[in-house]
Amino acid sequence: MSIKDIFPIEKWDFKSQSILQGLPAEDFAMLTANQTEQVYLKGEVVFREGAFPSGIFFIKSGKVKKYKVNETGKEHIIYVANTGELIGYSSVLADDRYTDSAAALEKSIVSFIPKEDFLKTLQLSEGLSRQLLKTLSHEFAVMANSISLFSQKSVRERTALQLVVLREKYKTGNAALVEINMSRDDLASLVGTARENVVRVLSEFRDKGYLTTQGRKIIVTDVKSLIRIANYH
Amino acid sequence: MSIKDIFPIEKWDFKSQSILQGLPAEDFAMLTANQTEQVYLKGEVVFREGAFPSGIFFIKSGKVKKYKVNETGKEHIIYVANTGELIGYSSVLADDRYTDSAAALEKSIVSFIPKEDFLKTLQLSEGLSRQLLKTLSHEFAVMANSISLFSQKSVRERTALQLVVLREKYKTGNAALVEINMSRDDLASLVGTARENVVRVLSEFRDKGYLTTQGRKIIVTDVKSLIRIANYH
DNA sequence: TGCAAAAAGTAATATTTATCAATTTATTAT
DNA sequence: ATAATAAATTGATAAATATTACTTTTTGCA
Repeated sequence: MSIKDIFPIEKWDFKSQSILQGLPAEDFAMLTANQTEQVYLKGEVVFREGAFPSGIFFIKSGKVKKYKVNETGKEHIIYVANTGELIGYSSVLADDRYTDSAAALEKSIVSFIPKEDFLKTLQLSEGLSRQLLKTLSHEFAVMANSISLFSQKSVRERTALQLVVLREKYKTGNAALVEINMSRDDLASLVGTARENVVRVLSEFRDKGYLTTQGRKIIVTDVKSLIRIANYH
Repeated sequence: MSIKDIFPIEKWDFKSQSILQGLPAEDFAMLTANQTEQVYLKGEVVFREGAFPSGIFFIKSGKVKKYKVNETGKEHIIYVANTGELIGYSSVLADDRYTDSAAALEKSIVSFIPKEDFLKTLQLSEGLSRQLLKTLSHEFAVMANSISLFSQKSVRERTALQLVVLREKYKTGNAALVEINMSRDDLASLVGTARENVVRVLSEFRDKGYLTTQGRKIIVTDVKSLIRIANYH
């Protein structure tokens, strides 16, 4: 049984993988002609809010958090981008500065595609343009869901939901044992609350047998209960 | 002095007006060839979350709220679309059901453009495609700002901010006297809190001289103080 | 115009969430 | 392996927000 049968994971996932997947080989070659690859260690910043974009980024491996920092320096994670996803492109398309920052959540390999190549390919490739419209529209829907989440759900419900979503993102070969390896600070910043509150909710879930922890790692053992708490009927 | 000098209004406004404004006359004609006009009275639903889109909507006059309804029937307003804006198009582009509902906030004239005409024009018009990508990217940034707003600001700060934004949307000829004519329930649903809380904050702002009320109408008299409270430096 | 219904406003209280202050446990570098 | 450092956890309390119950005002309509 797939998660899709019991939880609408697509409401919380950007699916930007499909942007490049559907691209004709010729267009893909043009797009990636001048790409440069770089390794980002955990915590290293890929781009920063307010900077002028000089290109877009493709995550070859690893995970990257997209976040905003408020006046007091507190950060808030908007989205966790996974291997295969494209980031930074909407700022290039809007012809605006980056509207959020991006940093590696774990050691990640990211390739940089210059703005000029991206825009040139966009002009020549009918498919890229159509695919971008589709993906952006979907991302828009995901953001709307996130807003509802914040305005209508409690910290406990939001934590349950994010654990279900993160479990999908941290899946590797062995789907039965997914280790969510994320600091409590990052998790709190994703849920949108203080670290202490997330820790308390995790303790409750552990006591009830919905998950186990190994150091910082979280292993969800009862997804269905978490889905029920997140209130997705 | 314009509001833009003291407040980043573009962070909270979709600017979807520009989609049709920049369109060549020929493309515009193709797009609107089969449009049909309809009057929606206050509260009437334009489209409903979960329905399959059969087209897109252009607001000729009036204001339309975009909202989601949760399991308990409570509604949450995601965005207030104004005269000149296009709505419902991202669901058509994503090839998905409507991900939110839309209803008139006041008597509004809305024209319906069939999906087929929209998609046909999109295929033939280089400009429409580019403009949609730009606008969608901007809308995405607005949504990201909204998420931050919810996760990092108090009800008081959010109310102040929404009043500043609404004041711009309710501007007509006389910019000095802008009447925000919105029910407390809708305002609460936009701020993301209970009606009682919004009423309390409004009372405080009235006592401090930042606004006056005439029945349900709100007249902001001191925008700068509201901007300061909303914490935009 | 005046009456009924709906909406707005107020107050008291309950609940949730944030903050502060520790202690315990894990991780990293030597 | 061990010490030093960072992160996670727990508990107590403060602050913010939600809920309940009610009164007053406004609005729409007979």
